[in-house]
Amino acid sequence: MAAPDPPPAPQRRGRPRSVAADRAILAATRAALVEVGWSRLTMSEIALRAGVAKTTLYRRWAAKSELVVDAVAVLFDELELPDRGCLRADVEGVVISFAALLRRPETKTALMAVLAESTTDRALRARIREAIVDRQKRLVLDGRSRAQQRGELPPDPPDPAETARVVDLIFDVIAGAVVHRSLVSDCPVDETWARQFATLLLEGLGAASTSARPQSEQAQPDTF
Amino acid sequence: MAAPDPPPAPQRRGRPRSVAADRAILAATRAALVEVGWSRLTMSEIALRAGVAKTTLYRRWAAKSELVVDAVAVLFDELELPDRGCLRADVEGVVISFAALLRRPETKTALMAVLAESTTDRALRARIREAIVDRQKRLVLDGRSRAQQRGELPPDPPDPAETARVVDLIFDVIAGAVVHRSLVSDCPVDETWARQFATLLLEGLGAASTSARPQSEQAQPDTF
Amino acid sequence: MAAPDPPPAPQRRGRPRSVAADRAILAATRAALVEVGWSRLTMSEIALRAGVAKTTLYRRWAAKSELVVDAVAVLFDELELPDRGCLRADVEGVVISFAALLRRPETKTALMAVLAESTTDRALRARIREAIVDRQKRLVLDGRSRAQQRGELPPDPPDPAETARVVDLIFDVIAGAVVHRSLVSDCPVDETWARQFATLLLEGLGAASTSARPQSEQAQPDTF
Amino acid sequence: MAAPDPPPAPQRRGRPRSVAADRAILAATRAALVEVGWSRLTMSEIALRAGVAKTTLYRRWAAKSELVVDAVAVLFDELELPDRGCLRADVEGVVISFAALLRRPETKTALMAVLAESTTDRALRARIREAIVDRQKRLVLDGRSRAQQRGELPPDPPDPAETARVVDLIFDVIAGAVVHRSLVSDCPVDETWARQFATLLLEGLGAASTSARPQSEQAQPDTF
DNA sequence: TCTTAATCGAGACGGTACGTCGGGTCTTCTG
DNA sequence: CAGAAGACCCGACGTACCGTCTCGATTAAGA
Repeated sequence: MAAPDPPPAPQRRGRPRSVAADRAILAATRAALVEVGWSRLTMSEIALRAGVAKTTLYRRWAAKSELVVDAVAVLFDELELPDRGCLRADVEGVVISFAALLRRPETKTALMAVLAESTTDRALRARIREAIVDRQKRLVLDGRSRAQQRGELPPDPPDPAETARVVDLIFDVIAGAVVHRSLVSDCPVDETWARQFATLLLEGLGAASTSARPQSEQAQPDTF
Repeated sequence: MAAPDPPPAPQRRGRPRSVAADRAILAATRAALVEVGWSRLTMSEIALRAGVAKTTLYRRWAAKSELVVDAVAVLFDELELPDRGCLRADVEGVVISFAALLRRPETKTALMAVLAESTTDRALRARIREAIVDRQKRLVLDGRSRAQQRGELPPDPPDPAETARVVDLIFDVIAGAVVHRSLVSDCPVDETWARQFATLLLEGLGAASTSARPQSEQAQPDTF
Repeated sequence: MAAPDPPPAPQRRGRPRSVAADRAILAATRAALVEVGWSRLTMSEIALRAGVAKTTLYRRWAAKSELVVDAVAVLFDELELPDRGCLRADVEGVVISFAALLRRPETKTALMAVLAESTTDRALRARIREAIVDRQKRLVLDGRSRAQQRGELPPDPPDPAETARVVDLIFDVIAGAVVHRSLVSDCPVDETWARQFATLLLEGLGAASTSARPQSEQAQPDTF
Repeated sequence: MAAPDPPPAPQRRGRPRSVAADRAILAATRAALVEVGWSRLTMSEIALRAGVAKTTLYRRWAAKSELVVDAVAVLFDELELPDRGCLRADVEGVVISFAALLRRPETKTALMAVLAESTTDRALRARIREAIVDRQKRLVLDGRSRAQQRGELPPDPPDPAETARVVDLIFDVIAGAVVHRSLVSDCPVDETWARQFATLLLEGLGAASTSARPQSEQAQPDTF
């Protein structure tokens, strides 16, 4: 995430780059994103807000999208997964807090924008995965191992590749569902939806298809 | 989907708008999207390809994003859900064909681009939902009613709002997972992944977490 | 001046052209010229003001410049040369009234605009001469024949071509000087200037170069 | 004449403006004027010919008309007044050479066009006077002082304002007559016309009205 | 202490696309 | 048939950003 383009020879000659400028630029990028959105976000505007020349931006980032990736990556790292006692509660918790993050204008705008750019830019795709996406798989790993310790989930299969496949699947399902609900369907991710989604995730389509509250709350304890 | 901006008084004065131009513009938009992608897609280029003046574009669509929504909406309507005999097969089928659609450059690039724009544009958000997203819920409705007829899923709950909630949930989960896997995680949606995802969807996390093939294939028959 | 483009077959079939439209268009053209000037004068605006469709304009005039020529030509015909008793007074009178005409925004703007257009348009040049310029030579002819009757000027030379050359020369000098003073030098054509100009015209450079008022008023009768 | 818009602080920050670009733009403007005339003269075309971006044009000149004023101003500076021995010959000479200048397509087309624009633009009017018109008064001043040294004209009156009025008058008469003859009446300014005009200017209407050649040639030496 | 070299700010540069405007033509329905 | 309405193609407009470049002015580290 952190370091911009090349973390170069540990000490070059000449005037060193200003670290204050780096911070100012990233903060200015976030602020500008909130106010004007991606499509009206310009390098000149960022430079102006950061009190920095355009040259300084381009010396550090090759493109607007890379700058934005770095600027918002740190926000995603704020996600946490406190232990709520059972797998269902942990799922609901992460869904709610991820949705809250996606409600912030700078995150939702930046995320979709860089993803859009990434559809035609392999390097950017990799950078996004490194700086944003893959870092959040820690949440799945944490929740899963906790649930295994509680006996809510079976232990890892012998093949580690198989484990990775499962983790990836769960991550895509949770993140995808929340993003789609929030940004595509444009509907609120509230506690009701989180509960229903957790039921689907834990028990499958049949359980989620029956009337929601009473059964699922009964079903919850005895599922595991 | 079809009609652009105002579907006005059924017979206005003056020269009527050319329907041929409409068709040519949408086709040219798709063709240009394939060749140059979203970021290099220009209104002038579209007009040139369509054999149409730029003014004609702006008379019908207020922005490039709205034009692209209409241009690609029709592609999503090509999705079908042939009856494969059981719910699991239907799920796997729709996942595979949706992923195939998302591999086409004009769809993936256009979809993400307009979604990105839509994060700061309420009207565009509504247009996307109307023209693209909500129309595909038919796939969920079809598959669900088929599964109910087969006895694979319980009948609709008495409250129709509850049914709508469930349908929306399923749609967000399937569409979100496929989009996330394809465009964010940048991994292939192949038969293996589809099978694993279907297991998760039908039986929940516990089933999906155990080693994939044998158990799930055993589990499949006894679902119904 | 009078008729627009083709003074056609005295009675054609079908609906005859509206003469009211003609008048409305020319009036609208003059009004629009005053308000927005030539460069911002548009055919659409004229049509709108005249309550007429653009088609109707183009059916009658081939270009904006021709329309403007016709619209302002009538204004120049208002110039008159009342008999003020002597050649000097007649010259001063015509200078003053011509300058007054050139102060009106629609005349000065229109005249210079169509002249500018005419530098690259032979047909327009002819139309301007016919409709505006040559018609005003009557002023020179009148003043000259009056002065000849008074004995202030010698009679016409035997060769009529020679007479025409002299009339053209006088016309170019008077009209040119007033236009240049008004529109190029952008200085007022007041009584002082008119008197000085008349002295130059009647008596030549030497007389005009000496101090102005007293001498020239003495000099006037005896010419030296 | 020379400098474009703001002649600012003698050393500003940032990259200085390219003087080569200035020269290239003005030359390109003249060349384009010759080829396509004023009405088809576009900023893009000028920029293209000059090898310069459109932005560079707009950074220096607010409007096409101002650019053209600067571009053609230098051509008018080429006018000279060689000493031909007597006032009459000097007048005829300047008339002929001014008419030759007005026959060049770039000058006549540009001059009339910017004058037309200037009727509704006070600033442009001032710019034209500064850059083109007033600079040519030097010709009148030169010719007049030469004639005074020769004894062909009386010395300056005591009041300098009176001198200025006379110079302005003579300038308006000569320039106005030549422009009107050339561009409005659309007739050639040849030696015959020049001689006739000089007679009018030097001796007044009466002399010019009599049959031209013999008398005026006799009159020429003994007039002063 | 003096180079030396890379940074900084500012802003002009060549480009590309924008969205608008006006020109003139055409196609429709209404009088 | 003329007229109004207005859509059509065309091309220029002036603006906004892009990413690069040239300036003079800083700012360290190495000589």
